[in-house]
Amino acid sequence: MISRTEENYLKALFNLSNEIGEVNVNGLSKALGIKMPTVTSMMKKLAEKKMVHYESYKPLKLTEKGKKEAGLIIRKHRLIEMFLAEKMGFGWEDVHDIAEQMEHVQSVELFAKMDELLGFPKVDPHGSPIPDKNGKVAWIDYNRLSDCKTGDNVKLAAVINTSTEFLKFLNSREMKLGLKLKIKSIETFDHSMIVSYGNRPAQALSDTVCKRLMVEKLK
Amino acid sequence: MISRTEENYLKALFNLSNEIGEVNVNGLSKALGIKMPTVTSMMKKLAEKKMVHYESYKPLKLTEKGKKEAGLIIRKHRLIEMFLAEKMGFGWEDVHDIAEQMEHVQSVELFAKMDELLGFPKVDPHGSPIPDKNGKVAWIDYNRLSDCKTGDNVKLAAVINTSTEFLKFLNSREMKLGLKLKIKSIETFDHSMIVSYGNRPAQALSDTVCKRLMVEKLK
DNA sequence: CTAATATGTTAGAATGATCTAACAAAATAT
DNA sequence: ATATTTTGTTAGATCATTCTAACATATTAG
Repeated sequence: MISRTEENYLKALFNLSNEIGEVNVNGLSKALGIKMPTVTSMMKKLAEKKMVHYESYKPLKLTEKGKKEAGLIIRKHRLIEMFLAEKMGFGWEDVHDIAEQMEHVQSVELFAKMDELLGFPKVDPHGSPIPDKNGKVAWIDYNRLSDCKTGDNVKLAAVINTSTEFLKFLNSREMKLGLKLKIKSIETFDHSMIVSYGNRPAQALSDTVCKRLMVEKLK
Repeated sequence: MISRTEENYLKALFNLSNEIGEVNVNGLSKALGIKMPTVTSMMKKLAEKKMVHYESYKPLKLTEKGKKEAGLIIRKHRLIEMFLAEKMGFGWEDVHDIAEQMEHVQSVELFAKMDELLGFPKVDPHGSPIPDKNGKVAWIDYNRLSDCKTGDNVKLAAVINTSTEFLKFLNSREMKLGLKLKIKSIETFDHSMIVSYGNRPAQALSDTVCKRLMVEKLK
């Protein structure tokens, strides 16, 4: 049996690995807001349970078993987010915190029902892929908006950071998934982009924002 | 702050008090499946938090504050049950276990939304009243079917025990809330009742079952 | 290449929730 | 009204999760 606490470590490790590649104790510690010695001992415990490969002073890595467990938790998290957004009328900026609490519910039926009522969705309200019933994630390779060039026409496919503040910022600019935008120009000194979309005047998006927006290039 | 564990004790104490009146350490211990010494120490802790009146060897009683907190948890529990049954298609026999896990979610918005989507229901799928936003319960005084007389025409208003087995038993007899039934006769030796309803042949209901069925008398 | 800084581990303590064993009080039965 | 049973408490242990303090290893900078 995996405790709620262990689930949180697995999920954080999974997400961090995908965001930054190599994860170390310090990184996981900061991501979870838990001190390093506690992380070290939990890593040892999870290593005994064959969920992580742990060796002193080496980067942390999930085993296949650990990846599967983490994937299943993230599946629940994303199904919940989708349900809250699609079936209950919550905005994409409000679903994360609730899903964070509900993801630990143990009920195969509840999540099967959500999945069914939602029509077996492939992505959550932020465009992140929903892992399948085996915890496997179908990675979709989008581009970061910040990596695009002047003149590119792109479609907003996903957002990386799901913090309420960031999503509220996007709301205030009427930006949502599926939005088509054109890159008018890029400032060389700070890498900010001047973009236009909808029938709004062209506006600047900082590099910080552009790095967090995943897009599909339109031909 | 009230921990999840404390919430479980408060809820159990609230429910037991309503079912059997005076609650003692032994009763609470059995209801929770937790040994007596653990219950004693939790009662002391909850007494310090002004949630229960605790005196050695005396019956356990919730304070007003404790009643309010317990009522709010039960409000969440029953709203969840109603949501699962009404909006997600679960049967009344399946909602309890899921609600038991979800009731600890802390999100005013989630429960406000459920309440709204359900149209501010007054009772849960088992006919139990949903406490208001202050945790207050509007008690409805139904009769136990077992207290009715031969010839009475009654309507099934609520079920007391919400165990899956009992509810599946009721399902198998096509019994649900709102069902009208007539008491044809009562066996003196075991107090079982012969009742008829719908277009089914008259059938016997044991006293155990009749004690768990709450009804409204029809004129 | 050493010194400074960042990262990681060990040891030991604290807290919350649980238990068992032993003792104490209250209720019940003979 | 005493003996027995049931109920309740105290004391002390265990386990999970967290912490701080001290020490150890890696990495980075001068």
